[in-house]
Amino acid sequence: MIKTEAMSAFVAIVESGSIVAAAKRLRLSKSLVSDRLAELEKSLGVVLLHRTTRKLTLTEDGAAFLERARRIVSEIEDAVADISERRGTLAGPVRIAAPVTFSRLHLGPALYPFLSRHPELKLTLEIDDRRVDALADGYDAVIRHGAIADTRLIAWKLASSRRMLVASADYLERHGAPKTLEDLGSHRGIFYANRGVSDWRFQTEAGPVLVRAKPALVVNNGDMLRDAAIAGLGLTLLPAFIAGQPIKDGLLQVVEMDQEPELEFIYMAHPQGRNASAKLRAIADHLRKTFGDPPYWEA
Amino acid sequence: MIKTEAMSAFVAIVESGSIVAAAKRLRLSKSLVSDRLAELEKSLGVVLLHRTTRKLTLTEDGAAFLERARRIVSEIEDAVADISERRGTLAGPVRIAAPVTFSRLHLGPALYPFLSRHPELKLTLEIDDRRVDALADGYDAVIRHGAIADTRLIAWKLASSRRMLVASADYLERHGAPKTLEDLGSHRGIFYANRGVSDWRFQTEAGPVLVRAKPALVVNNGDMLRDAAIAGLGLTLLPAFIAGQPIKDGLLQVVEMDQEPELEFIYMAHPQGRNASAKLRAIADHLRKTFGDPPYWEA
DNA sequence: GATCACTGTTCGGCTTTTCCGGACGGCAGT
DNA sequence: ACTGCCGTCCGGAAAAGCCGAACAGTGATC
Repeated sequence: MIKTEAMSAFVAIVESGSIVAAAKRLRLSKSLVSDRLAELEKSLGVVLLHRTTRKLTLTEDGAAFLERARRIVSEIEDAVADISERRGTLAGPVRIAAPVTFSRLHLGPALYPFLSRHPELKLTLEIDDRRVDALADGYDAVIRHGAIADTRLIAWKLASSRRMLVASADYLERHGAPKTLEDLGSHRGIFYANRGVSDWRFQTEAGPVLVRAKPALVVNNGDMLRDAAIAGLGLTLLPAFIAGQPIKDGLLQVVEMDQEPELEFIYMAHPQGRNASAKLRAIADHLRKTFGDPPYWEA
Repeated sequence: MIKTEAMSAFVAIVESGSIVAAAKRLRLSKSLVSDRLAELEKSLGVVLLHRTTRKLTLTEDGAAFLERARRIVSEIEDAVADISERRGTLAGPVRIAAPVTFSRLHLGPALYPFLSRHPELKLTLEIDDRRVDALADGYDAVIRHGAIADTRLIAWKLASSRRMLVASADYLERHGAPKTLEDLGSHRGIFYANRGVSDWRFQTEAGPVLVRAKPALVVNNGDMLRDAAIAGLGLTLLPAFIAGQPIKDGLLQVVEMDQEPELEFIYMAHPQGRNASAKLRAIADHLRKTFGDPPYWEA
């Protein structure tokens, strides 16, 4: 009999366009994925994919089988999801990617009691600020701060995220506090960058505007952003979940302007239909409840 | 991921009512079937079947999963059948059960050229007059002479089968030839029996009637039926496919009566939906064509 | 009411499959 | 010609598949 692994390998290969991409998504070695495809073709007695090392193209048989295989795979996923639903307890593996600073400060503390309440849940957290490709890299979900471009994913809001312009008391004393967006041009700024530098976006009556200060530092890590601001390097735009504590401790001061920074959200995104499991929903619900609205770090 | 073998084992267990029956149908050891079920339950984290050594009962989860598993399994079968269809050549295993005498005289000779034309076909013929249970014993099809009682099977007619009352010239000389059904009561008869003795059924205006002669011999083998008639033991009712040659050779004579024996058919029956494959259809088509209508042995 | 036939599970063992990393050969674009 | 990738092939180690036999529990039977 034909195996489910072989079918899901086949649809993964077709959907991701190559064997190595499918292997990455499925977290298997490419040799295994190649073998599975070969085995499937052998047991069907048909060539599914015509392979030139540079490109894969479906044969007619392959296209016909793809349709059926896709439905079968998704029905299998539905079936196990249904059973998981019926069984009260959450169990099994979940892989989530999340950004560094938010995870350390809020995601982890929110998750730990949830995990000890569900001992059969096997959560793998991949902490990395790089924008991972949830689908290609085989994550069940990614948590991100800010909009998610990938239209193949569906995104759930976990919490709103107010951002605030901050600086050390020392810096403001030396350079004065800006009052308007125009003032910012003469200040030094500390910018977060991941792929390309991110500008500061403010809300105005005429819609959002981008403004910049003279870059004193560009860095791809939220903790260092905060630390640099505390060290008096310049202004920076920090989410409340980072800035909250140092403000309370008197290490940073909020700079009140005539305009508010644009509102952001923290999202959880997952591949469409792909196992939007009870597990994931429970985790999202728990996080929403724990964070609150407005989130506790903005209170 | 959940395996197809496990799902098909599960539906086989439910449908056949026990693990050993399922093992027989799937031609696997009962220990393996038991293991598969256990593994499936473990990977779903749910009890599918509540087991008391004497009886299996579906749990609610089991009933819910059964529905889905059944559909999945049948869709998988459809998918491979579809691919087999598209691929011109017939390939893979087929298991057919067939009766002894018919197989030796006609089925085998009809099949051999077909098999050499399809070298990738792996046919297993189980020659046995016992009425096997196609579904429970895991046959793809059974070939039978006469009606098939099992309503779970769907039956295709392969050929009509005229039967004739015959005896040796010697016997008829000694006892005279019967002319009417009433005459038969004073004759000796040779009967075919498999489970219980089979009567002779004749066609009349008032519908079919059962008649019997005094049993000289009851035997469950067509060849011996013929041989006993040739030896002059009595009258017997033989299908034309058996009686044809000895009549031609002058070893048996047809006894013409006022009524005709009931018409029978040779059937090929297979479990509903279960892989009513291109293979099976091709075999049936070939047999129908080879036998002809009326079949060559009645010409 | 003990026996008996039959069920499902467990165990030891052998074989086959699974799975990976690394090596290999082929394809396109610099 | 060189250089990235890509898909396949190739050991070898780990895991599973698979079976027969032995075991333990259940109902029906004598």
